[in-house]
Amino acid sequence: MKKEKESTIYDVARIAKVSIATVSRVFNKSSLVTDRTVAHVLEVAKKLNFSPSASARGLSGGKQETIGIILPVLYGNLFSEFIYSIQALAEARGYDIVVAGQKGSPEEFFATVKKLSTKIDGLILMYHIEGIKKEMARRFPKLPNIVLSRFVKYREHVDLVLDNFSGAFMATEHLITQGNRKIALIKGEEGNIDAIERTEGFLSAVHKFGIKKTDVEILEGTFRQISGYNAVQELFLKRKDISAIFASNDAMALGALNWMHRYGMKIPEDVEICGFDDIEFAQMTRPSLSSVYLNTSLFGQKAFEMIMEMISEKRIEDTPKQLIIDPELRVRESSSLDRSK
Amino acid sequence: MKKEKESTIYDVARIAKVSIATVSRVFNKSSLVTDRTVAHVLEVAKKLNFSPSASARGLSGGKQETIGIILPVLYGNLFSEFIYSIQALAEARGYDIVVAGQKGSPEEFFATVKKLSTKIDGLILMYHIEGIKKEMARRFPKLPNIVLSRFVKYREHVDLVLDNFSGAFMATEHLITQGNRKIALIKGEEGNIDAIERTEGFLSAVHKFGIKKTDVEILEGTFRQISGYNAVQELFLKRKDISAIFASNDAMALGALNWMHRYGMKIPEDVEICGFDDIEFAQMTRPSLSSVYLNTSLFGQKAFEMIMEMISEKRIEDTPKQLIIDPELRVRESSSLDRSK
DNA sequence: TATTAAATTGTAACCGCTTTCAGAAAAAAT
DNA sequence: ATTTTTTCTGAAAGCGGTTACAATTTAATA
Repeated sequence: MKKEKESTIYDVARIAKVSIATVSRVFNKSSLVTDRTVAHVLEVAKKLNFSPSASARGLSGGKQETIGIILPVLYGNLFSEFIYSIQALAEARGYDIVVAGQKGSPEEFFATVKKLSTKIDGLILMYHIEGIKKEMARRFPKLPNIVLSRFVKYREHVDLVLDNFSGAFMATEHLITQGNRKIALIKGEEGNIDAIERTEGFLSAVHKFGIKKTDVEILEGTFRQISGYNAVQELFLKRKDISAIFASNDAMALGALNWMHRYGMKIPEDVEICGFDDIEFAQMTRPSLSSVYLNTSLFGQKAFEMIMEMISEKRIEDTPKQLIIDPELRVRESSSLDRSK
Repeated sequence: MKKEKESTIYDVARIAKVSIATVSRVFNKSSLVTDRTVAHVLEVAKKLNFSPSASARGLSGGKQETIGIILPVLYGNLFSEFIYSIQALAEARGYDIVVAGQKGSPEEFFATVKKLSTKIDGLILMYHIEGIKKEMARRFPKLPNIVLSRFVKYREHVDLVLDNFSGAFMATEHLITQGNRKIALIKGEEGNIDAIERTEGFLSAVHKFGIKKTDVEILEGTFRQISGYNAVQELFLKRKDISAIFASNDAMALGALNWMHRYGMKIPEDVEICGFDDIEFAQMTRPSLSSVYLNTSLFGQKAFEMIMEMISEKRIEDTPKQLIIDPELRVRESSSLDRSK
């Protein structure tokens, strides 16, 4: 059980009786090496268990074969699905993924980027400030970047948005066109950007259809199931005329459903409800839950394609691409009252 | 809006009128530099927006300040919570995280590690083969590593296990000691290691308490909610004497609950049920769902602490540490039939 | 076959930082 | 004030690649 030493390009060159330049070319798929040489070098390299040093490559101006991802929170479904979809593609192209959390202030944020920038070829980030693309280009003129958002309001400033707002708008519009004129919103966590955007989508729809202020009830929530439960409890204690509820996520919608079941309300007969996220459980509840689906995998794929293109073209843009991924409303039993009966 | 160039240690040295060695020392918190010099260099560095090149550092034998994580699937709750907990700690210590998926064959796996190894200081991995620690030490004598498992059976081969088996054992034992002598298992996804381990935990408990083979029913499942639904349907079509069910995860338990509700069965009066994972919804269902909780965050924290210790001590072990994180049974309404009444 | 063009391969100069070793400066001792 | 220590700083040699440019080999043309 001999200890294998880390072999370098020099070892490979020496054993293969070629120059290090040749070895380097082989590992970079340079076209100007004979097939015979390539085969030979590869063989030796394999025998020596050689793998080029990422550091050395990076240093000498080469690529890092790594892309960075900075998201607001490295947690939950967005994070999980997003990373998953990107990682699969990245791996196929020999790239690694480094993830970082995002700090509050711009200075902290840019410091994080600065530090990361020396080990990546490109960065996918989500950070909301005006003119983020320009600022990135100014501060990191050599670093390809793709700016993400879930906030369609920022569409002009970012490359890719997974449209939260429209999802909420569609859900609300759907509830209204089902015939409901008195409607409630269960908000998401205070300060959370998704929560804000979904609230705006709701309000926008409510406004578009001219629902009266007094027919709209806004309830606080935290995105957690229990807060949906508490919210409807409070709601129906206060008034009983609300016939439709839009919950800012499915967890809260289920919490709400739960309370209504417990107190004998019929869904969708008494109240129609629609959630957001389309989690797996949404299909299994009784009644099944209408929800808005955001294609996070596609979001990841697009982001990756875009960053790879920027990297390969070595063209750092400071004008956002402004691509939008639309949400999808999935209507199920909880909001399908057939009023014609 | 001038373009800022990437400044190097030479620029800082020149402007600060010191040598690059001094600048290097300042950035490495070397004790042998005067406070005055440190302050001065830092000031210049800040003005130049200097940040040491990770590549150059790595190359010259220094640290990468990056740790790698290789998990079976970069998806779902384990991944999400695990990465989240580690990342928070890592960031506080100035480390970045690079994630990679795990391939099937050992050779593919080791190739992945090989490639990653040049850009990390240490690796946290989950991969099940005999003597993995020894093999890692042999192949990567310079790379600190922490081997993870959720399979307590492998405890002797790995550093840290989040004990799946015992969780299933505890849940089953609980159901049995509640007085149930006829019990069913809903298995997880075929081939999935967690599924296997949980099945073994169940069988082990059933065996310990001498439940008769004919009083045990094993049902197929996929970890998805619908499969739990289908499983109980099949079960009760076949026989009606089963009084307790252990579902290999909460999603399936909820699916099962759903079917039983629909067909008028009372939980826990007619059937007691216990799930696994303790997802948030477990507390909110009616009845609330008993479940097994695995502290994934703690798992991450421990793994990180361990790898950091190995890195700082520069001691690559080939003997596993064998630390086990115990599961926690959380009994709720779904398995709390008070039989004394 | 000699000559020239094209295809390969080798040489050597970086890339930006760490670190050993030696020299200079400051502090302590005589 | 001079010598001896102790501290701090600088010079220079790598670390392991990439790549422009030179050298060499092979193919093409006369």
